[in-house]
Amino acid sequence: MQDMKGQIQAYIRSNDIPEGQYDEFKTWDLGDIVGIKGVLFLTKTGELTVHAHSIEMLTKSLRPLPEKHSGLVDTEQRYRKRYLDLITNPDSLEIFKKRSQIISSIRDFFISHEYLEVETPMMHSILGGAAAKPFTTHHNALDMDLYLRIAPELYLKRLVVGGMEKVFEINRNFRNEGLSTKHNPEFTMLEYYSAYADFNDQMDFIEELFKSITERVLGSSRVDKEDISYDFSKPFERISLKDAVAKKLSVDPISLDDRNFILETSKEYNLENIENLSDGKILFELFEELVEDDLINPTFITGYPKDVSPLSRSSDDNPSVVDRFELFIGGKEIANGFSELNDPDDQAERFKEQVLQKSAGDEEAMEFDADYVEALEYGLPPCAGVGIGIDRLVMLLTGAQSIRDVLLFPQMKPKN
RNA sequence: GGGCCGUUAGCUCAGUCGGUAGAGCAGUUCGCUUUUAACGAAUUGGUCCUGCGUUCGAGUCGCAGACGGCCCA
Repeated sequence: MQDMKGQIQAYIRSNDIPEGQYDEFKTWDLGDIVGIKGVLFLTKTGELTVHAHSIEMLTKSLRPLPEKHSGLVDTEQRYRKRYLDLITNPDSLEIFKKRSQIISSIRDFFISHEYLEVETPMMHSILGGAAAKPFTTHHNALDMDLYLRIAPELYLKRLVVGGMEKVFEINRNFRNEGLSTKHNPEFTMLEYYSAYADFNDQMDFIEELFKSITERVLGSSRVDKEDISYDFSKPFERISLKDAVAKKLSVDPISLDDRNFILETSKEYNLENIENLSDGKILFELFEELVEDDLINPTFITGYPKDVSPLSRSSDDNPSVVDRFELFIGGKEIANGFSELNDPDDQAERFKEQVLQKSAGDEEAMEFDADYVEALEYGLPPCAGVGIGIDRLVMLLTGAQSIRDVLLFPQMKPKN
């Protein structure tokens, strides 16, 4: 017999249970849900066993369960019929137990740091908060199109304007992109904002958060995988995007200020359609092409170009970059955070730029959110926020190779 | 979107050169009653993913499609 906590053996002897029950027992099949009352004893070999005094069928299983030795192996069936995967594959159940523990430890961490958990709209009339293609839906009574949200960011910052100085939300985002081992159209995001903090504070805070989660969920701040291990008790490396690219190319970072140099370098690495991009965007593309996959140990990349960061505060010592970071672990982007842009005029300009890009054909550009700009006019305190992809975090901490292995019901095309 | 691979019994998988479709487990029947992957014996079970084609004959060869996996964009 097995339940969520494990397995135990029952010893059923016809003379020890009420008349007639043994005949009924003979009809039991693998997968039936049954109740057994009795006393515990140890067999000769030390196996804990229930000596049954009475037995009862609770739910009859009409279909045969997958064979129990090899379990359900077929990947497609495991995703389509997750219930069978959970019954037969203990490793799979274990991942989802861990996922639950990770999320509850995150929740506890934020609540113990005086954050308020909030829920903001999933249906947006204006597209914003991230660079992504949306899903569109329609509200009949209002007769208006709505987007499934691509990010909660602009609503959470409205709450900070309203005096909720520390807020967090763990909820679904929807992005209309292709599927892969790292992408599912709906995925879970943690976003949090803290007034009177900047992006440096948030990097420190993330280090604390990761230490806390791993210690609680894994019992150690070390994560050991097949060929690599991470130590979350140590500070993460911090390096600017430009320095990281320069280091990879073995050149002086100053040479990356030369447009001709970065254009030529990009062509060497077969980047296409870059002639009309800004210097910042080209540098960003070079980073994605050259550096990202190499960032195995936890690394904060800072100094993002302004024009790939329309919601971030400009850096005081270099107006072409913003006070932003992304955290990479195992070659994957795990977190994205920045000091928030709280100047309404600057924000309005950046939205205008986004609208231009959208009309120039950029399907991932944001729309002008006048209501958000108005909120900023009332005053957003200096603040910094972070987004962390929960599914990728679970992958990292469980060693799962595909996002579908950490989603109970990954998106699948219907058969027929 | 492109490339490669896969789809055979409820599950896990074989299937040779194109010649009557197989095993283990599950199920069923009988026997057995203290375990650690399922005790022993017998037995049932097929839209070989779909369609078209080649052939005397297709699970096997060809073409198209569906779904899935991995990689790339």
